[in-house]
Amino acid sequence: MPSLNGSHIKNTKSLQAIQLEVQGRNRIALSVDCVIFGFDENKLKVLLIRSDLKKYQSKWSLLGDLVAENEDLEAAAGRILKQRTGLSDVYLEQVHTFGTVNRHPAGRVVTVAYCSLINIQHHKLNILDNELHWHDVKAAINLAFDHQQIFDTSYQWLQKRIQEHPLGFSLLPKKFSLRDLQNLYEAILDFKMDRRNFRKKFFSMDFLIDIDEMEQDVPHRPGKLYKFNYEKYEVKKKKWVGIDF
Amino acid sequence: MPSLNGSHIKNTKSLQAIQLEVQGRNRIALSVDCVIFGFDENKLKVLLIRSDLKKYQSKWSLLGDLVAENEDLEAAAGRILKQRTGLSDVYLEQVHTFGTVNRHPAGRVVTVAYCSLINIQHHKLNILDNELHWHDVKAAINLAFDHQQIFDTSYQWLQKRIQEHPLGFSLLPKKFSLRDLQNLYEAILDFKMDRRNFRKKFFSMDFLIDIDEMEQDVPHRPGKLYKFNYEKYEVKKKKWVGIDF
DNA sequence: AAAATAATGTGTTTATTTTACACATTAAAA
DNA sequence: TTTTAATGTGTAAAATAAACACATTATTTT
Repeated sequence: MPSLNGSHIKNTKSLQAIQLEVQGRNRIALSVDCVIFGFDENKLKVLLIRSDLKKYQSKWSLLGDLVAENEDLEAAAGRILKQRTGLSDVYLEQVHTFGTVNRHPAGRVVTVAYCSLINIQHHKLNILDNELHWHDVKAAINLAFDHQQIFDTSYQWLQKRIQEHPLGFSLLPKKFSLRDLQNLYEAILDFKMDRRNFRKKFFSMDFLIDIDEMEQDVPHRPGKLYKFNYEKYEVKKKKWVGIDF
Repeated sequence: MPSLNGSHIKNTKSLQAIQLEVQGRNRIALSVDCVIFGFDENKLKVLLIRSDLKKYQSKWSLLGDLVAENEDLEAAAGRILKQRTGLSDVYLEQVHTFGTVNRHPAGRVVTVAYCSLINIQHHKLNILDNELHWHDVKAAINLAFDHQQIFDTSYQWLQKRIQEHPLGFSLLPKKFSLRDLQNLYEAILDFKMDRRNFRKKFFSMDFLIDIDEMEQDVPHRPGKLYKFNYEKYEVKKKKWVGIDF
């Protein structure tokens, strides 16, 4: 029985023998798929592309590509993000790997799903030139391949993750009001929260910096603007055992 | 720019073209590595094998193997488990995928880590015949390849997961005392808990079946034995939004 | 200019959950 | 029979989460 890392049989394999196995057989196409979330008009959005495969014509799919042999997984995801949104240095995290044998019509392709959160105002993607489109997450249905499953998994992952880690700020402008923040949480979690308790909770965490500015051009009493204090968070989170964001 | 799922350029690719890419280039060896946890003598253990690669001689590594081209990822992990422990139908869950370009000395190998929890009494592995060994998790240091990182990630994953899902019961015999259960949680989380509050918490969840039996052959007053009510859990968990186990 | 509107900003009370803590009971061992 | 070492149970205090109402401010309308 072949074994990659070790063996329980007495004549163990040489590195060369393993190299032959690694290089010679059982090689599989590996891709990354990016679930790129954005937040616009108080709706959570996901960036999709129209699939160009006939079988999946008129279906939407996630943005993905094959991983090159000399490319790290996260680098591949970053490359796709840069290519499609023009953005680098964005929030990017691995969610799950999908490897069912027949998941892709072009053959065996195992794909690693990455979740990315971007500020939709920052990016300059040429939506008019191509077949990219920001979908409301509620409209992200009937996707191509197994991308529905990948998307659903990623969205659930996001819903859970945002309650424990401060990643949501990546979806907002640097300066935001507490109403913006609450709208974001309500959009992601899909339920309404009490405004007073929401504010209380975030103030008690003490990671918001009051920048002493007010909203501009709003058709009502302007709210104060805040920034998220990443430095403080980085220091504090190390001391926590169970993060309860 | 090649694209697996879709394209923003006008002349989109045919399925054939993509098939060629998938089959012809960029293929990568894919493995699974199993982090197999057990619980014995009130210690959390992990099953490791002595690495047979010279560079990593005397280092321990996780149990892993290449994924066959026609094999699902989870099936590959199940195969390794069956092969090494004789067990099937065990708790098995994907944790993370590790794909740094130079992580393995035999060439580019991307590996998907799976976490498995088994009842250490049930298995019949031939530890004497081979180089398998149950390590105390605190002694799982200095592993081969990037297996330290994989193990650390998996152990942290387990610590978090066990606080939200009832997977720990896979590590115990079918019938267990509350003391067993608490010992398990304390071993995994690495801190002591209040016995009364621990019991109260589990009773209030109402997933333990009192089977009206007592411990046997213990050198003190025997405690009651319980089973975990998987059926009830399966029904209830679907109604929960945020599981707080 | 005044009134109406629609949002922001704030505190208290209640309920729930978590934590801290002590003693009687039981079976085995001495 | 006594000692020992565990099981089994309840209550009070503290912390957290949930429910809830009104004054304030800037804009818009009249």
